[in-house]
Amino acid sequence: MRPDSAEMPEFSPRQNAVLEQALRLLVQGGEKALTTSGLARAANCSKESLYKWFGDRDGLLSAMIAYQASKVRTHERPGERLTADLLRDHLELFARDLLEVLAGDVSLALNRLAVGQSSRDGSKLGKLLLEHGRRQIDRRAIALIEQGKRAGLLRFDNADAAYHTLYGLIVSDLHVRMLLGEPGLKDNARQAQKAVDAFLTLHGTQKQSADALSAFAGR
Amino acid sequence: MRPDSAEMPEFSPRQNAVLEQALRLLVQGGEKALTTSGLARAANCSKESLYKWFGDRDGLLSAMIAYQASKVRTHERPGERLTADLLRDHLELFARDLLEVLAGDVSLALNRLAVGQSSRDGSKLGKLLLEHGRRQIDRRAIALIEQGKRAGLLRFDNADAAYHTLYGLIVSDLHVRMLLGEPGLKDNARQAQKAVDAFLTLHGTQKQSADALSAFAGR
DNA sequence: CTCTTTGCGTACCGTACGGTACGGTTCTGC
DNA sequence: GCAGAACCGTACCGTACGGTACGCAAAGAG
Repeated sequence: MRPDSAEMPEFSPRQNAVLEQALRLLVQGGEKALTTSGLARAANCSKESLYKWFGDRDGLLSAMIAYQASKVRTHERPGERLTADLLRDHLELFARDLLEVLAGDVSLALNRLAVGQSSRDGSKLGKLLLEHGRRQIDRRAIALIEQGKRAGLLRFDNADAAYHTLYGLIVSDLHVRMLLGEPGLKDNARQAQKAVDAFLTLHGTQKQSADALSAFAGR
Repeated sequence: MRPDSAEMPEFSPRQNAVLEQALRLLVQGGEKALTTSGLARAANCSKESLYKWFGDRDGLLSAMIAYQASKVRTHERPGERLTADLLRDHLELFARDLLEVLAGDVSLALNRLAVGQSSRDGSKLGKLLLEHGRRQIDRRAIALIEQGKRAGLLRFDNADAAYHTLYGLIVSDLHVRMLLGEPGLKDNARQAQKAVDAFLTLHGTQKQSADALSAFAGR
């Protein structure tokens, strides 16, 4: 999936470099550190150019989100034949990736920015962030569990609901806690493993489920 | 649990009224609407009094969180004899309460505020919010599931981990989505019910578990 | 070589904020 | 009824932001 034909602004290399600096400033000092003057100074450009390229400050923020999203393209998995172990591996990989993404500096900074703006801009940035940043990873997971269902390894009616269950098991309240400033987990892999265990207990079809239930709750 | 003896600032009725106005301003217009001048005007007090009472703007924000937390006291459940049905009812009640609290205007506004500040103040507000706002509700749930374990209705090793599982099943990514400006759920009760079903499937001891597993995943 | 575009650097403007100072008014203790 | 504190309303200050204007250098087009 490359050029989504329409709806892609796409920026020049120079503009990308400026957006990179903007992200750096945002990560380092939060929203208040991302001033037009400061960005012009950091990126060695003029404020006038900023306004010419991005319109106004909101346009700059939107461009930052679009730019960051354009960097993270999810690699579509080839449709290999799924086994129970393979499904578990892929689910755990997804869980680790998800935790890693959510804990990333830039992700946290952009989410904080969008949350802070959501009161005043009608959640425009929030929508953008969910569209560009999350739909990709959502699709990857939903495709995976639907593949698991077709292979007879998972059971559920509503793939969306099942995915939300998986998401909740993986993330719990960690994302909000990190947005509030708490440090992340010590061991993402361990959390991923336990979450996938629980998910397979709920939605897996293997008779191993029963054993896993004991193992999961019991230890 | 009444007066925590120490560490409670406690404000005068007049100051509480001012804080109420501050919360109103914050809910209506976000952080940028919460200016000292605006608050003084809305609350019919002088800026000088604001600074006398709360020190500076950060002190005001902290006071708002403390005040809001002081309004929400969790009602400790009496330690009645638990049955499976009773446990499920209490868990569902907790889940509905949690969803309702998280979706509340004031809660969302304060969380947005703390998230926005977390970049620049070393997450002071975030810590405050988690301490005052969440520990109460956390304790209530953990007490409940530990009671369930003592009654032989639940099984787990780490009550904290089990609680986080429950939390994730109830909330998933809903809290962050709402912080970003998305509307809440259409039916909190339905979500609460499904989450508790899943939680009991994972951690319940009833042989019903097996049936529930089918019912849960299959429907 | 010249014209035009692009963009950098800087200076500038209006505004609005956090915080302080002051005169006048109400409330409280005696 | 009086002194002192608490407090309100307003005016004020310094600062820093978003956004605009201008002068000038570099680069591509003809």
